[in-house]
Amino acid sequence: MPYHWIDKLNVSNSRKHKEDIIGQAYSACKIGDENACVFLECAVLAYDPFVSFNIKQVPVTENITSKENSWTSYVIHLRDLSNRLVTGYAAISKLEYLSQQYDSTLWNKLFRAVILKDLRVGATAKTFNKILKGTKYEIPTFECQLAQDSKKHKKKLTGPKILQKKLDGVRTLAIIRDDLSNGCSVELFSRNGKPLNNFRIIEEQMLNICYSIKTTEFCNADGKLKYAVVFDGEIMSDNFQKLMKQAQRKTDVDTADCVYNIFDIIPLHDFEKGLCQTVQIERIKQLTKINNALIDSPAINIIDENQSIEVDLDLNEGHDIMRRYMDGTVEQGYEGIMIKNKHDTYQCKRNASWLKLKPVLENDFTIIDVAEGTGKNTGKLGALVCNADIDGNAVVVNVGIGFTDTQRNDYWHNKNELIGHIAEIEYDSITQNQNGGYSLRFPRFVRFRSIEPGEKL
DNA sequence: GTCGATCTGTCGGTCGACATT
DNA sequence: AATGTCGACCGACAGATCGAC
Repeated sequence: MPYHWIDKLNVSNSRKHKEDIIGQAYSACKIGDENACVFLECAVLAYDPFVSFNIKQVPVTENITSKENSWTSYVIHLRDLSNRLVTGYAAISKLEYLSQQYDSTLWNKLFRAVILKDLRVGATAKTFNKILKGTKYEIPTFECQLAQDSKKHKKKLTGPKILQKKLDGVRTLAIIRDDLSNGCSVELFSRNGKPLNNFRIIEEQMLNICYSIKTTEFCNADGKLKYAVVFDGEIMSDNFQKLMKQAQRKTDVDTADCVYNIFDIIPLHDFEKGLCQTVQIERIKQLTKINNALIDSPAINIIDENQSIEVDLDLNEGHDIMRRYMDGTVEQGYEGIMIKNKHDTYQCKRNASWLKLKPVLENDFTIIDVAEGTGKNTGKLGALVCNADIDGNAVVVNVGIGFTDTQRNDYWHNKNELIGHIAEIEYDSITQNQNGGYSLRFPRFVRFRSIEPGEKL
């Protein structure tokens, strides 16, 4: 049965082991083992980020055996879910019926897990693709360069750096292609590769890039692009929540005030490969050239050399400049700063080439309730529910991050004694939702004020 | 043996789309 | 009209594995 491969993966936590099993499944599938092929197709369905099934209430069954276990029927129903041909109660009752048509072990371990988009085998798209890249079972991915937190990589704060403002918006990759009929075409994507379709003005003005780019090495003498180009940046509005109201909506879209702040440029073939050898400062210089030739395009802001600061963090002076830049930038209302390695390549992954630096806020909160966790935190603490008065605002927040496994266990087993205790909570900012309620952005637990570290409750 | 890179899994707020009450 | 579920965006942090030193 295909679920046997799930069992095999769970024999060990070792990633080498999981890679080995995935390789075995692929070999078995290649020589005609249908179960192995079904398992691999399930892995693709479960971890393809462009497929969602729009339902999480998937029934668990018991003691069903000796069913026909039709793969074809299963796939048809999955397609109906992902296309939203079956939704709401119709979807729930459809799954109620469907779950009865399969042996319980197969349904619970594999088919149900696929719909939940989580096989629970300690492997996701990255591990599967490590083995299955280039095969028909390669899982689609979309990756761009991501930053690490400078506070966790203090040793990396050395050498020549480029400082820029950290922009609080939606990360946006724009792919510019030569288009024989129109001159150029542009497509916008989120950092997860989901199309962004609500930014018509930005798309139109991105076409102006096609004229200005003629002054660069990206074009031939005839002004045609040598190859497709990816621009990397951040779409911004007045604030993050205002932007998010518009980014995904389907009707009454108003993104007239949105600006696409471009901070990087990569040839598409390099982007797809995951590596552009042109170093950061050279890429920024390419942006400067394009910016200098760009006709009036108010929805585009190119963060070129003029909006970048070079510092040497091997010198005290460099750290002083960085501190002042950070303070001034936050003062202006920005989220923080980006610290980029001057001579690093662009790699489509999270690494220390880009570091972020943001202020951390902290406040004491009173525990008013506790919430149980899920998955590996079942029977343990999931989150503390707590409140505080901050600047006269009643802030209520769930805090579910920052606990060790031991703390989750201890705190849950003494949950009644937690109520009323004071906890130190770190966060990025205070938020206010549309109902007027105050909460926190990125809350994390630091410690209890009223309990000594290590003290048993 | 230690450290850093990598990967997985857990948790947060907020918004709109969609379905149900 | 109000409520609940789901997926999208923004993430932070803990723990495990593995290879380099």
